[in-house]
Amino acid sequence: MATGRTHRPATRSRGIPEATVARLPLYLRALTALSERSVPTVSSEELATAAGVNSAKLRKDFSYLGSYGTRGVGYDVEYLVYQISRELGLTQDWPVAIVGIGNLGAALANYGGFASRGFRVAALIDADPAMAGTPVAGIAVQHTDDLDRIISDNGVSIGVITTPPGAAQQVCDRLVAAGVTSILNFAPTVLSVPEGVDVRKVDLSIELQILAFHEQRKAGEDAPPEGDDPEAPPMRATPASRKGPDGDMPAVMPA
Amino acid sequence: MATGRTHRPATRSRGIPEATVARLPLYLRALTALSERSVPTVSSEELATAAGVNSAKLRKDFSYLGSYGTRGVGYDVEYLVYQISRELGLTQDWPVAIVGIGNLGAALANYGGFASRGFRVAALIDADPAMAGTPVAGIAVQHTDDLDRIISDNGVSIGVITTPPGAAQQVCDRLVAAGVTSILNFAPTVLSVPEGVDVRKVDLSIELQILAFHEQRKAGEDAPPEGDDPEAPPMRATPASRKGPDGDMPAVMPA
DNA sequence: CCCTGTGAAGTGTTTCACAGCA
DNA sequence: TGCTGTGAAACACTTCACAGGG
Repeated sequence: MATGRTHRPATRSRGIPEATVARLPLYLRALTALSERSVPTVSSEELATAAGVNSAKLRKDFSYLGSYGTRGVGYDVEYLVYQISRELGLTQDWPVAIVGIGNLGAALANYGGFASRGFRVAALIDADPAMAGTPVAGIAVQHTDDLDRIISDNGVSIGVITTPPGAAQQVCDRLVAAGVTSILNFAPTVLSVPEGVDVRKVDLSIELQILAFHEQRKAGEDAPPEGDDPEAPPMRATPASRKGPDGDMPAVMPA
Repeated sequence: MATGRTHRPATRSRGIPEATVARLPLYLRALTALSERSVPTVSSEELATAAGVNSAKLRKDFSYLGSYGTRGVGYDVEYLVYQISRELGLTQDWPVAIVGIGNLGAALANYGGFASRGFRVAALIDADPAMAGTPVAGIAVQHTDDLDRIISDNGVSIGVITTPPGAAQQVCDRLVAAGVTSILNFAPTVLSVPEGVDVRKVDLSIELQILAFHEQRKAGEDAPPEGDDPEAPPMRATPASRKGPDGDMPAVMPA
């Protein structure tokens, strides 16, 4: 899921729909796999299956990039890999800084797929002085005090925040002040950033909650959200007339 | 972002839009923070700001749950916390199993926010025999051979996959066979699952690529995706007439 | 004849703007 | 009067279905 809109009204001719952009990496991955197997061409149907989408959507997506296929044949794998890479800006190098080297930060630093295409872990930053100098994934951790310099020196424009939630906004502000304009936030916090800065968030607990929502419905088929637990239902203020659709609740608070 | 649609055509009266469901956890988090500060009521405007959305959207979202507010006043914090928790199925306990205890799996096992609301790490599973018995985050890692039994014994219906990509589909199949019906996939792979099973994916490299796309456009303002790098542009097969919208490419492949 | 590229229709989501209740 | 709840308009995204080129 994404946050931080800051994009043009998309009324621009060269505007690629956001939903399409979000799928390009998926196509690219599937294409890369085909490329490694030296498959020369692929049809929209095959590629769509490999990417987990339907072929009409894939063709429509590609149509925003241009007419890169050959009717009656399909798409040239290498050519498409190049075009999508270029469109995504992966033909250039993106130095990334990870701030907050705890369990998660370290895991990301070690994550191979990170460097997969164009991305390079340029710096690891942590607020704990004791960590300074410690190598994680072969890179020495640096102290937050030097954040500004580190960002500038390495030309970092993409920052990854893996700090505790309480520190996230502050770190974010410092990153932005230092010149970062794209942030990937793993902390469970809503970040506020100035116009022009993009923020995307990855939130484990949100994903789990969404799964729980659907899971719950599977269990109680046809008896949707039922407040079936005998737990104490809280309530306050002056709620006189409530009209929950049906799965209403016990009306008055005990405690 | 999510994959694995398997939901009703949403033509059901009690159907809450998927986009709304995805935001409920956000509202819940903001409400929980207010609750901890003992704030009794909140307006759609305030809550929307705290959750990082606009108030019209928030009110529309809440309208799908029922009429839980009070005109002229706002929403009762405790009451809303309860209603949203119930709607998301968080008033019950969800045992979760994490498969693949590498850097990321261990980080997730240690992640506090995991147990935040209703979720409990019930089991850690890994294919490495050497890891069996090792405690991670206070829980002994168990071997994949016992996956079936572990899932059944603990009544796990939500599984988290943090294995290398090559093992993901196989692990997924086994989880599903053992009774898991919701999967959170961190492996960069497209999982195929039977009808009725939900899959959501979290993919670091996809998020970075999306950021890179926008980042690139910021740099070259008004000169969108320009293939400005002198790099070797690959091409194959028999591409005679290409018509990329404009950011076309050098036409013939060197290597 | 096969498979791409794309208008047009269909569906879902967001935003607007205001009626209506506390 | 202030703020919720919601039709209706605007917008975004997906799917259909088929024209048209190789």
